[in-house]
Amino acid sequence: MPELPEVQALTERLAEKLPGRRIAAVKIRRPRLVAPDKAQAVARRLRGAVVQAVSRRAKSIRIDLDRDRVLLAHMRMTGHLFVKSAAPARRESASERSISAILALDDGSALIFDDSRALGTLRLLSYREADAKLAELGIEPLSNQFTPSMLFALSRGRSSPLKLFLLDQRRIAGLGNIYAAEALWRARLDPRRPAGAMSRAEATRLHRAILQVLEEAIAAARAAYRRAGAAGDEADFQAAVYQRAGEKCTRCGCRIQRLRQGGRSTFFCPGCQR
DNA sequence: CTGCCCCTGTAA
DNA sequence: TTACAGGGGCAG
Repeated sequence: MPELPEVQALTERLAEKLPGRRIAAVKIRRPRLVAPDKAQAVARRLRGAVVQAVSRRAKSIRIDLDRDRVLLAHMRMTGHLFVKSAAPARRESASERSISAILALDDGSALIFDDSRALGTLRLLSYREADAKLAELGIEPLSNQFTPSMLFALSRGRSSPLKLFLLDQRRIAGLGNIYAAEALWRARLDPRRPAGAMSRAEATRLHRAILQVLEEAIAAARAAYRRAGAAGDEADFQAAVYQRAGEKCTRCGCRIQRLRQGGRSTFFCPGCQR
């Protein structure tokens, strides 16, 4: 499931291919992708648009077009966005069933939004609308504004558990279930502890852990793209706790546990996460 | 704040 | 055959 690192690698890839391309034809196969009842209008408004730039904000991909049009893509759980080259399609490509949209480009290639669970979104907005939407998100963990002091300050007065604090996109934007759990393991912090109870030293540890996890995962996602040219998911990232309930912690040997927080599973080591 | 919903492939 | 996975939006 694409979190910030996978979206970053994907954005870099799209930024190499899309700028300058004109959208020649649009097929929205799953109307809810863009908005209920708006698929026709969106398709019409997209035709002829020229890509200016591609960037990432949290887990969203922003595709700036000309004439005050912006595409905001969110992959959610299973979304994949990729450019299919003009070369004759190889038969092995995934079933058409899961393809949500096809944007044919002027060089014969196509931007494909594939999404087996169909939870992803692709919104067509004005620049102002896109800016407003993205402004609701919190700090970018890879920006230089994200410092140990900033993380400490953000956590003050928060009674919610650390794990949920890290998942709250209005404070820190881009961490999902996997890397939140991994960062807490690296920082040796119990996901159940109230965020506001972190000491300054612990916040510093957590800050470092978040950056390490994200940077490793970005490197893994880039490598996956270079190798396969397609997937780029978290497969290459070696998770220490995520989906490893019952296995032994590589740091202390205790059994990794799973629990539910905010309706989602959290994996952690009760031995060394305090 | 909590919890339901969206959606469908996969695991039990 | 059913339960479950989960990010984000929104109702309560």
